[in-house]
Amino acid sequence: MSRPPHARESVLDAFEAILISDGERSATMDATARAAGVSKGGLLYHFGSKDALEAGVLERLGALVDLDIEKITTAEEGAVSYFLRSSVMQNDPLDRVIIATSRLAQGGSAAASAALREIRVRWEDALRPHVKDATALDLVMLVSDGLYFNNALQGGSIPGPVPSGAELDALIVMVESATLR
Amino acid sequence: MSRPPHARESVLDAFEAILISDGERSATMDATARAAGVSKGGLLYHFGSKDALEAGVLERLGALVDLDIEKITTAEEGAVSYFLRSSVMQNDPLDRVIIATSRLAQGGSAAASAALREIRVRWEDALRPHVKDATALDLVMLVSDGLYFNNALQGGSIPGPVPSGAELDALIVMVESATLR
DNA sequence: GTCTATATACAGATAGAC
DNA sequence: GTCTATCTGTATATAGAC
Repeated sequence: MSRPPHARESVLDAFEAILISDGERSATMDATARAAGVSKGGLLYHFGSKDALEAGVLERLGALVDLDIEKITTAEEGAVSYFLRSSVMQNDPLDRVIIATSRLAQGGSAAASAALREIRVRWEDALRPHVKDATALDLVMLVSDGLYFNNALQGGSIPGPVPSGAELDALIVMVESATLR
Repeated sequence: MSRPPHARESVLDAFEAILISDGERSATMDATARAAGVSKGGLLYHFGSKDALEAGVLERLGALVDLDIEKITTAEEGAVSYFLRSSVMQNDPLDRVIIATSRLAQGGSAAASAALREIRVRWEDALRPHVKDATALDLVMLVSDGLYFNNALQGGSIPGPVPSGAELDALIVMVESATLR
């Protein structure tokens, strides 16, 4: 992979962006091609089918989760704090691909649903050593799911109910005091 | 409304059921008509457009949330406990219509997204007097969102990561001890 | 009220030129 | 590698018979 195909990546970027801002119904091959600045035929040279395009998103997801798991286990502020804080960040490449994947899952893609369940298991495995028991792990995971869910719901620019700043800090303190070993 | 039109309700039931089990992409007017045992033309007599069908779901949602808010504020086990426990129940008419609505929202329906945000605000208003501060309210809402999110993700029969039974009881105790005033 | 038949639009995908 | 043109399937919606 000395010179990754630029067009392929920009097609994936465009697909992801439409999924995030306009939803799964709008993320057609036609719209993706237009947003990426290629024709439908051009897109289909890089991704032979819609399934292949979705697989490209899932592949990107896997790679970014690998990096994230590493960051969780080594975070100075603590695994739980880092995990929750990163559950709300916007425009982070990982957040973007997760939201895009959850759109695909809601649209009916079984592969996307399976991928989301799989990364949830990987996160649980990474966090388990840092919390006091199984209930604490449930709590941390559900708060994170809630944060992502709200991010995923609010289309484009609607200000959602996701806490940020000092509100987020206070939430993290509360969760930590209930869950840390 | 002395005698509500039966066909209308069974069409809504069918639409809801397909949304829940097969996702938004599969919930076409054709599939809905077939599942409800009427023809496409028959369906379109009751609901003149797909938008009208979605509006029917949203109307049902509003009515069921009215009842739920009443139950939350009067629950013997406490508002927070009742709220979290009811966030995981399956086949409850309210749960069903919420999951159906979240499917519509993810499919791109702005009205469905707005309806979900609105009921979230109503729940917050109902719970606020029962928790110690704004952070506690965030925590309860996010755990509930997480429970619903996981319910919504898992298609039909896939056993998901949603806690139940004793695991759910322990989770509720943990959240209550962190949030009750 | 419910049906069949059909119009219209657009999705995903193929063929082949350049 | 990227394009245009086209095929096929399917979704929403309309028209009008019964």
